[in-house]
Amino acid sequence: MPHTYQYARAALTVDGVVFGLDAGELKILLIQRALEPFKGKWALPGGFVHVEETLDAAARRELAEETGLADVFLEQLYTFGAVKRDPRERVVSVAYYALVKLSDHAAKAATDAAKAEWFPVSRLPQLAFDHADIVALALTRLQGKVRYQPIGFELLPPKFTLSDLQHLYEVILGTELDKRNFRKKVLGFGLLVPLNETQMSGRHRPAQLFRFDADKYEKLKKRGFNFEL
Amino acid sequence: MPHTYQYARAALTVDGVVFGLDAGELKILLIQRALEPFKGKWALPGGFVHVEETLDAAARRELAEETGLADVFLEQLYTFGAVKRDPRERVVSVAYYALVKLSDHAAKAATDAAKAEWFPVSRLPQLAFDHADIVALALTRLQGKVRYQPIGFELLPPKFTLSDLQHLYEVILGTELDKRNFRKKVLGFGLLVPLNETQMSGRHRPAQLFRFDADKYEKLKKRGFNFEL
DNA sequence: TATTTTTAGTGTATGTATTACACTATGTCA
DNA sequence: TGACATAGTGTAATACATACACTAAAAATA
Repeated sequence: MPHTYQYARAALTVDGVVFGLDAGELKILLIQRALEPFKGKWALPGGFVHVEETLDAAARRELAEETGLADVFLEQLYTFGAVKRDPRERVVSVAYYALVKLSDHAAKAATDAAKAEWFPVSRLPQLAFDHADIVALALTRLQGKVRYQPIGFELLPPKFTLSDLQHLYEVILGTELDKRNFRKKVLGFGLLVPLNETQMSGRHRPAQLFRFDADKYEKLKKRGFNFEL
Repeated sequence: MPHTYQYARAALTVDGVVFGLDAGELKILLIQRALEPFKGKWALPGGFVHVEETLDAAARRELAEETGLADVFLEQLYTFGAVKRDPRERVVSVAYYALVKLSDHAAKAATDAAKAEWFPVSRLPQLAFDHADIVALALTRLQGKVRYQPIGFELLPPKFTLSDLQHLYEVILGTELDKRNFRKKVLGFGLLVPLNETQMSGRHRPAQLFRFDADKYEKLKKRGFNFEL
């Protein structure tokens, strides 16, 4: 090669699209930026990857630092490498998405330093950098994945009713589902364990509570079982 | 924060898992390393990302440089960020997978400088770095994606028979498919255009040639059509 | 030129899964 | 005790998936 190439020793960041179900709406958690660039704008929680840290670890650490969340479902989404996505210098971002049970989080959010807020995915503010693209991709991924993997349960509390579950799917997929057909199908998988409890929620008939049997799912999966819608 | 963190200004590479169909087998293209580390070992084609270049562009450039391939189907796969995946220093690799029509490539491969060779996915040599993990993930992704997106055609020449197509799916999925049911289903989509040509291939009945109607697929997709197996 | 070889090409019946659809049950509150 | 709100339940019609075996067309050879 006749001349020296300028290889990217790029600044590497992780960003997280954190989904939560709140008041029957699908929301994501955003942080208001304290510094330039995009000072005052809302952005995904995230930050620089440390030298002796895997990408997954960095994503978990940033989530914990900025939002107080730990032990959440977290999966790599896509890596964004447009040249000018950060106006300062070349920054490549490995995007993750996370699913959290809002019941867990409610308390912690308050104690955190950074200004974090939940926004409905349908009404997001303007976002910093290319974060709107990242959110859009995360939403598409979530909609795709929820159809063939039982990840929806990560958004619900450990005990939930079938109505809760159905509403979750309706919100994520943006469609209405038939109650009887939905119940028939999900109960047919044999992965929901009815508890000896009902949800008392005033002024109407109480509903049976269930939990998701994750162990059983893992076993079935090894034998080629496929969770489909 | 009490002390300075060491942020990763990581060396960034792209690596490509290039799939091709050759002699009825699914193969991937490997390069024999000329330099340490892993000198002499087989590895995925790839290299450093330049500063003023997107990740996709880097992946395409490396593919062109090392294998002579251009205009192939290319999609980001996953980003690998284990701390010691390169023994020299921290190197994060954005992995891609590519699907190529071997007919296109056959000629070009010979003219290339680097020693490149096709290996059946079922009989790969030992690979450098964590490239075996990358290949494994790429294969899983391909198997998943081929079921609900018509990407298999990227591995076939522009004109192909239904038997070609069926064998392709059988090889990728590792299952046998019923000929009549397979034909019924793929013809049912209305995306295969019969040509006024047959494939003459000695000693037996010639087969109808088809092409895949990519334009029609794009239109149908916008109207919510779903290609399924 | 008849026979063999090899792959191409075709239809139906059965079972399984999906859809559409409406009423009764059980609790709280006024 | 009646009104309200959500929970919970079954069936019939249709579409889809599966299993399955023979005939058709060309080339090669006897």
